[in-house]
Amino acid sequence: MTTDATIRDRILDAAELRARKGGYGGFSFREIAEDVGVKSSSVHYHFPTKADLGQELVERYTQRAMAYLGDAVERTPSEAIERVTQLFRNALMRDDKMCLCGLFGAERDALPAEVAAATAEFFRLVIAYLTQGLGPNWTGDPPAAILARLEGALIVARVLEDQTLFEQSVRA
Amino acid sequence: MTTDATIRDRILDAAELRARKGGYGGFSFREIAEDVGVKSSSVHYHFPTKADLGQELVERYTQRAMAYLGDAVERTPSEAIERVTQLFRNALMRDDKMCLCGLFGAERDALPAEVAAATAEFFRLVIAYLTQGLGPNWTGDPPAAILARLEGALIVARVLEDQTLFEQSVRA
DNA sequence: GTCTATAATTTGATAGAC
DNA sequence: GTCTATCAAATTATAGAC
Repeated sequence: MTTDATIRDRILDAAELRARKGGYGGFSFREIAEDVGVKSSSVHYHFPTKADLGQELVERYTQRAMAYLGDAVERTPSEAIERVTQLFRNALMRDDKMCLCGLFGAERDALPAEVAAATAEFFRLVIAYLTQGLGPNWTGDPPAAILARLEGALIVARVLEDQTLFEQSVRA
Repeated sequence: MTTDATIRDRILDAAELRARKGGYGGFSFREIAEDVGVKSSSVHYHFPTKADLGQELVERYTQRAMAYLGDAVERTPSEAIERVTQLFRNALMRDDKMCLCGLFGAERDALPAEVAAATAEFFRLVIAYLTQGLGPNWTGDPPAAILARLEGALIVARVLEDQTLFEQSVRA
């Protein structure tokens, strides 16, 4: 028996795809419903408001990202950096999409409070991962700087449609 | 006689303020019209479509940025970097807003083609400025990396509401 | 150049049948 | 849980008077 994705997950999948292209205003209940093959009222059944949907979207995205990063304790500094770098490289190369939280972060003044809060938590957790992975003797770029570089590198590479700019920005 | 801003400029001012908070979907003809004190049909008189408005918005933003940077030939490498850095610091500290093109860049998959093209031109021009200002003997971060760091630093500092993270990300 | 009026569409959201 | 039906509001955009 194959693991069937629940309707709920398929809604989140469709929403994530659209949100990573156009941001919080870039997806609507009706579009997502059509993507999934249900009616918009069914989407509202699972996620009463758009803020609910947005919040869960970011939380699932964050959980997946942290699961991909794994345990920072087990990494050397360069492994920790490479792991986070690969997370963002996947967004660019594999998904051809922005980082959901980078995009929401840029829009943060226009987000419902709970979505903005969930977005901030993503940044905090990635920074905490780097802080732990780099250890107390790290003298290179601080964790927030590494994260900033990666989010910015995604934007630059995608706007100029040149993936080598990502690698260029990432080598420090 | 004081220099009265034209209605056209005041429309662009209002649109820029809103676009730098919520992106391309974050401003509407009616909102801008109310900000300026006219009717939405008058906004359409000056900018027939939203894509027209978006494009001119980005072009004016780019012109102002390049005017602020001045002539790259007159700068040492560290002066060139500091000048670009100050451009972004102003967005954060003085305006408390995102860089318009950083936000539009993150949303680029959902932008009308002409707006996306104008946004790409901003990135090209800033990179060209840095390329010239740093000169052929520059061995530090490449221009695209410096720009990426600055756009990302804006996002991180704003999402976590900590301006020191901008300075932290900017010192390389 | 600005207005009134309006069109056509889309949006987030709800009520109630099944 | 999903549907039909509907709502009120907002959206981009246009026609035509002044």
